[in-house]
Amino acid sequence: MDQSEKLHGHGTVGAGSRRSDAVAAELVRMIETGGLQEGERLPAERDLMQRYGVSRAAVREAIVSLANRGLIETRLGHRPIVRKPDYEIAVDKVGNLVGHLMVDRKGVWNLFETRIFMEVGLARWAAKHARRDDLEELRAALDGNREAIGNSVLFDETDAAFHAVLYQIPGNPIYPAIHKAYVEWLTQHWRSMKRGAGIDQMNYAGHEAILEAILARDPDNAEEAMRRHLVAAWEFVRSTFPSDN
Amino acid sequence: MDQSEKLHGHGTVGAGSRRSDAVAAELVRMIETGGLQEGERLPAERDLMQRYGVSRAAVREAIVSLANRGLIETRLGHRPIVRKPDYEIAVDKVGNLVGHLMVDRKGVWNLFETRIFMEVGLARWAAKHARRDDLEELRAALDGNREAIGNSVLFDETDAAFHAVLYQIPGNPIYPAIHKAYVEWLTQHWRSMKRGAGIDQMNYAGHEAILEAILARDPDNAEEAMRRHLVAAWEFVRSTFPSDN
DNA sequence: GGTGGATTTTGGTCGGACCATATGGTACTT
DNA sequence: AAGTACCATATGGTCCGACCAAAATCCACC
Repeated sequence: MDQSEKLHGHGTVGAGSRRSDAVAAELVRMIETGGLQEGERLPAERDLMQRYGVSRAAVREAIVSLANRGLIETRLGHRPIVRKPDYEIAVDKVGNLVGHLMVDRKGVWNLFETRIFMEVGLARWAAKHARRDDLEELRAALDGNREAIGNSVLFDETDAAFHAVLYQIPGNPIYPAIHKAYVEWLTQHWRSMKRGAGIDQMNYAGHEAILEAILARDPDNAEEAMRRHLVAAWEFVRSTFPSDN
Repeated sequence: MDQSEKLHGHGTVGAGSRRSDAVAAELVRMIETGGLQEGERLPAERDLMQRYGVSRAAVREAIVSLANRGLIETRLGHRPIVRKPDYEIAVDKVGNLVGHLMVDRKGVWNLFETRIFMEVGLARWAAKHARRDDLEELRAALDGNREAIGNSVLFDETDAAFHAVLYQIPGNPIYPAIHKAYVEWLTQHWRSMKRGAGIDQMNYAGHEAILEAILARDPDNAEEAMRRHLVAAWEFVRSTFPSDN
């Protein structure tokens, strides 16, 4: 079966499909079936344009499309490079959209609520299934967090790191990707927030309570500690919204 | 402040940025700031090309980009329509990437495991917070499910509907979007799966046990019932994979 | 006032041309 | 001989003008 000659016609399209979409689909197929390996370079635009019998514009639009989906990486003067998307990239791409959904407080709350849901579940999981080295990592992260009290920027980092350990315990690469996304999306909403010194202490205490419950292998307490911690955090995010209707 | 004249130069770009990206960013800004309302039509390509002083190709690539992100909807011969993305579209977009990550059994398992995690949490939530009408909806969904036993396609529908109710109970629009995504992603992997009549009965029994635990306001039992149900379901998905390494 | 065809709009495509950047080879310098 | 500056080539990025096809609009006609 020829894969050229299939898209010919010079501007005369029977169906309502775009040429660039057809080219894009063809390229995707080639990537998925392994014709193009990870890291390999895509054929040149002038190459593809001849191979598929379409104009360069069509090829370019197809390439733009693939690039937007994260399947390839384009640099100027460079042939596009095939990038098999991992979970982080996938979540990243959607993040771009989620930004539009967080314009009002309701949108941010919806997202934050899913975070509470996730982390409550993770806390339960950790309490039930965490291995010894997971617990050690948690403790190390907590120590780092305590030492960062007072240093806002460093505290936020160690804060995120502590939560990150929880996302990593189940061993499913999707969870860390989700955590990364949460941090990116929600950070903008409290980065602008000035806070007193007591806040760090409160947050640290929250982390401590969570770890204690996990160490005690008590899912219910871990859940409750996590929920309290995050609800308190939300109160601050919430306060950054002007109209408190 | 002028928003034209800002992208001029005929092929002479100082930085390594694409013209189309600049145009795309400008359009996004216009949509976000409310300059273009939901449902409104984007200016014509020939309009934008004059307004921003770029070629039509650049405008088109920008439009392709926005369309890929789900911010606009393009039809042939029609001006693009602004579509404020909702959570479903956002999750949908990422779904098309996730498809590439489910080529092997490990990828599918990772995804399925997050589903177990989600639904276990949702079962707990329902047991703790479901209101009376939520419970009635669950029972109605379960009844529909029971009546569909034996009719494979209808059973799958009512099966999904039963789980959908759980996703909808917390009242956060993100959860139903996630459920929709799960159904779309995972369905392909068991649609091809032939099954005996006993399977429906087993799955229905699972749903029944879940609902009973929820009605009894017993989160632990609800969790356990849900986990058993989904782990059993996984055994079937798993069996569809040829190489059982 | 409704209806159907002609006109206008508008997206989709093409082809050729030029510019900007990255790469690699070559000739020149040291 | 080694290093460097420079030029040719490959390749992506952009522009222009044109044409086609589908949708939208207008208008004459009934």
